[in-house]
Amino acid sequence: MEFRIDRSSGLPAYLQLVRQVREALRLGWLGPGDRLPTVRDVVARSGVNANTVLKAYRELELSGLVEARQGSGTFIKAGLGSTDPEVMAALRARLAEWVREAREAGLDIEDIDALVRSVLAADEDGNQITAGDGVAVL
Amino acid sequence: MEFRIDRSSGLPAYLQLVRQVREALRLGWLGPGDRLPTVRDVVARSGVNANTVLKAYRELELSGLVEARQGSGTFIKAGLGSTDPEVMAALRARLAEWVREAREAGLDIEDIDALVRSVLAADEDGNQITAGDGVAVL
DNA sequence: CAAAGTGTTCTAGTCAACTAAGACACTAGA
DNA sequence: TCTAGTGTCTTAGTTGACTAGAACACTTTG
Repeated sequence: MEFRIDRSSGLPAYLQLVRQVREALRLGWLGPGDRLPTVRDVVARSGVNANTVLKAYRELELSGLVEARQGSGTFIKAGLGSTDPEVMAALRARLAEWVREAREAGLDIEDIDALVRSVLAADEDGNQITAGDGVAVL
Repeated sequence: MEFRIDRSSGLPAYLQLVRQVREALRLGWLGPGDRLPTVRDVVARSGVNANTVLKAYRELELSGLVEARQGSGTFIKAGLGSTDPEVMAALRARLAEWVREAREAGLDIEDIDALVRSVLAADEDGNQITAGDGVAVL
C-alpha cells in the first residue's frame, strides 16, 4: 500500500489517507488480514505528523474497516469491494480507453476531470436521493 | 450557474466554488461576458458567509478568469475550454454509457469513483511529471 | 437626485487541521 | 529477558477556514 499526500489539494491529509485506504479496498488492492503501513512509516516518508496518521487510522477503525493491534500494527478487518475482479478489470480497461480517446481529442487532465465529475454528478442526481445531507443546491 | 456546496466533503467551501466555476468554464457552460451569481445571492441560498464567497471570487480574479466590477457584478473574463463542443458532447455520451455499464455490473457510486480516480491517477503518472509539486508518493 | 443592488472592507471571534516532541504500553523475535 | 518495533496518549502551539455583523464605495435604474 502506497499513500499519496497532495498538500495543494485543499483536502485534509487525514482524509486523503482515509480515502485512499477505502479506495484500495474498493478496488480489491487490500483485503482482510493485510497490514497497513505503520504510523511511523507514513510519518517518515510523507512528513505528515503521527497524530494526523493516527486520526486517519482511528477513523477507519471506527467505521469498522481496520483493526489496530497495539504493538503489532494496523490490519484490514473487512473488505469493501464486492465486485468480481474480472468485471472490474474489464471496466477499467474500457475506461482507460475512453481516457485515451479524450486525450487524443486534445483534452487535458482538467478537462477530463471536469467532464467526469459532471457526468457522475448527473448520474448521482438521477439515481439517488441525497438532498438534505449537507448538500445545498443553488 | 448553480453552485453546490457539500459541507461534508471536507473540501473548503471557497475551493468548491472556485472549482465549480472552473469546471463550468471547461465544459463551456460559462463564457466571457457571463455574470456569476452575486455574492449576496450565494450567501442567501447556501448559508455560506459573504467573506467566503468573496474569497472564492477573488481567487478566480487573481487567476485572470473573472473580473469583478464594483456595483455591477462579477463577470467571466476569459474562457478555459478549448475543445469543440461537439467532440465534448460525444465524449460525454460515451462516458455516460460506460457509467451505465458499471452500474449494471453492480458498482455503486463509490466503486465507480474509486475506479475513475485510479485510472486518472495512472494516466497522470504516465504522461506528466508532477513529482515534487507538493505530492509525496510513499 | 434617490434607491436598490452590487462588490468590498473591517473587526472580532470560533473551530478544525495540523505540527512538535516526548512519553507510555504492548508485542514479537532474538 | 532484552530489544526493536508497534500503536497510543499528552501537552502546547500555529495556521487556515469560516462565521458574524456592520459599514463603505460604486453602478445602474427610475
